Amino acid sequence: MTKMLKIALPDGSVKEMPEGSTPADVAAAIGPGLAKAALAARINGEVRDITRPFDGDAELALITSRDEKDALDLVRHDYAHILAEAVQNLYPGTQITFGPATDDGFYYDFAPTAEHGAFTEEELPGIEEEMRRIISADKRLVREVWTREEVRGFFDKQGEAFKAEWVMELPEGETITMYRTGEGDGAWIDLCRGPHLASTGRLDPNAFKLTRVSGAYWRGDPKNPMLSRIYGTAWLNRKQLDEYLVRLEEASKRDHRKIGQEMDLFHLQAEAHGSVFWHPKGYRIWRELEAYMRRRLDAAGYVEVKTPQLMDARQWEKSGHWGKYRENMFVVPDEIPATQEDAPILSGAADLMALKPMNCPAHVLIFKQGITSYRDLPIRMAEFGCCHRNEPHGALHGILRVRQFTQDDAHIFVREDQLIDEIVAFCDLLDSVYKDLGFDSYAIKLALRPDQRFGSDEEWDRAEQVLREAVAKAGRNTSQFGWEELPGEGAFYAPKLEFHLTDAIGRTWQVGTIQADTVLPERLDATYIGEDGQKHRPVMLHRAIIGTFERFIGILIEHYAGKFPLWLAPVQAVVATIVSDADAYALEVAATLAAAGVRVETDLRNEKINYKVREHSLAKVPLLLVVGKREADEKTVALRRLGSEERQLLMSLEETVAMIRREAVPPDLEIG
RNA sequence: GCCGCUUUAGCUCAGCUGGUAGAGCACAUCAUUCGUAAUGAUGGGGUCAGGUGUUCGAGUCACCUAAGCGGCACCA
Repeated sequence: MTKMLKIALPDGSVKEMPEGSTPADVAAAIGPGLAKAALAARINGEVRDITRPFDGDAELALITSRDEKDALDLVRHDYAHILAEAVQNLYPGTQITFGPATDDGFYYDFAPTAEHGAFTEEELPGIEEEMRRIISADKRLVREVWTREEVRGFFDKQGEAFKAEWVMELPEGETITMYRTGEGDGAWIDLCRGPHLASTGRLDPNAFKLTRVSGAYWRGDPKNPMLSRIYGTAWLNRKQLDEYLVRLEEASKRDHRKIGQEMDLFHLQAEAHGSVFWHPKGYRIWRELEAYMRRRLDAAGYVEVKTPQLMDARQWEKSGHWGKYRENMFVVPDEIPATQEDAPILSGAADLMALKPMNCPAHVLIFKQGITSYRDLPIRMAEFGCCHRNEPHGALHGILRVRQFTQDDAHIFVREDQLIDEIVAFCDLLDSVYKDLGFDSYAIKLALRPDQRFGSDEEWDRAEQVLREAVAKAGRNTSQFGWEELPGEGAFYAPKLEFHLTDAIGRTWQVGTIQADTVLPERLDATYIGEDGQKHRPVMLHRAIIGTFERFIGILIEHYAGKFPLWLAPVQAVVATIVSDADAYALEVAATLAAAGVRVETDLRNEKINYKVREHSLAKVPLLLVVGKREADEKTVALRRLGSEERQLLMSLEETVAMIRREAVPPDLEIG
């Protein structure tokens, strides 16, 4: 007698199905429409193949394309398999490795044959075509449970060294599954956890696109061979794909490098690669941002200092940077060598100095001057510190990752009992600053102890726990509640809380950070006198909110697409004339605005007003004040706002000045 | 640093299989004084990233170097 299984459905009903039946059978029993739409099954919360038989009574939810997130993950993983099969069909001898779904598609890492070498973008259209062929062949995808030895033997025979290596490292006792695409001799088999759709024909052959190629180390380790990665983007249908491609194109128009050039904000050039040439307009944004941050720090009880660019190498040795960070430091001889033979670097005889890669040791040196009482703590020592780091060339990226940068750095020296409150106060300040600057959401990450580190495990346990506790506490009064933990990514002296913002195309960049450090005060022997009259070690909080001006302004440019809020806009208003008869009045308007502190320019050129409107709109000037004969006679201006649909506003000069002054107030100075 | 691609006028780009550099915008001059996203005409502007080689001849082919772009790794 066939045993019947109880299958509970999301609507509360229960279906009786014979043992050995599958979610696909349930879908078919409910109706042909659902059978067609169902892509996979959620069994007791776990996503599985729709053709995989039930193991017993179960709660079943069928996944259709309406469950977009789940459906996309499944579909993208399927595309990755089809990509791998297509590549092996076209390039026999290419070895397969891994191919997961990503946020917008999928990739697959291959080990190409020595004769072929890495894949190039030129080869992508041919591979796409082969993928479409596999999709239209509508091959079944079947899950099979193999033993480790069977898998090993299979891949050894196929010459798949990477897969054979990997299967031997899967945890003992884990069910090992292989997925077979197609039947008989033509079947293509990959080691895979699954799940997958029932057949390749369930995919839309026009909903994917191979986008780029890249190198990637086998298992992420530079000591391993470099594989050839092919990326694709994939969606549920053609419409979604097209929308995505349009979105990407739109986003690329917000690229800070492009806008930086269009708006004449900054430039980069090979002679100083990795360092920014700030033009007047770009530096205006910097100055406004710096003035804003300085006011916020002043109000939050910080004291500002300025410390040397160059310090003796021995000081960096004491701080531990020389040992851990030498490769990334710019080192200079203390004296100019007269001849090549005298070069101290070559002889090793003379003193070396290094450009500071960070400000912390210098701040400790200031802290150590004189005697500090427990009553003086916390001391919040801030510096807009210019640092140099010799970054790997491949890491540089516009002004988001550079070799010379200025941090809004500060080090807070605290007693243990003040630690949590200080971190919470910092999180609150950071949240308020980000909101002022237009960022309502940001990602929080907690980077934990790295393999290479100073300090005892007990110190690290405590430091990590303090950050966890503080961020949880701060979460109660900020918009952010969750954070992600990143094992192994902390600094060598302390775990880090990281605050990330997102660029135009969705890459995230660390901006803010706070780190609770007990190592550096120890190494540099920083002490305060406690209530007991004895010396104690302060804890040192390394912290930054905007991180670096370079990166933050880059992100700001992309965030606002160059259309800055009035208080940050490099040029706030342009007075443009319609006829030259209005020139004198235009100059008067500009002078009045300038006297009121408005950043204003005039455009008296002999050009049509259409031309001027277009040009200043493209230059993203927030306010355009048009004056012609009428305005000159009546002492008014015609105000046109950037991006505004409404018609221009006719106002008296006096009203205009008052309004602009009111609107240009930085967010921290607004009244009420 | 690693993999792939790119580098031509101030900017954006064209230049087929090697035969001696071109457009639009910008800039300058002249004309035009015009009411909310491009007025017209004329003109100037390039060691084709740098180097080496192949060739009668290289922007075009090969190699090296540098920088940029997309990833990987790195990011104290």
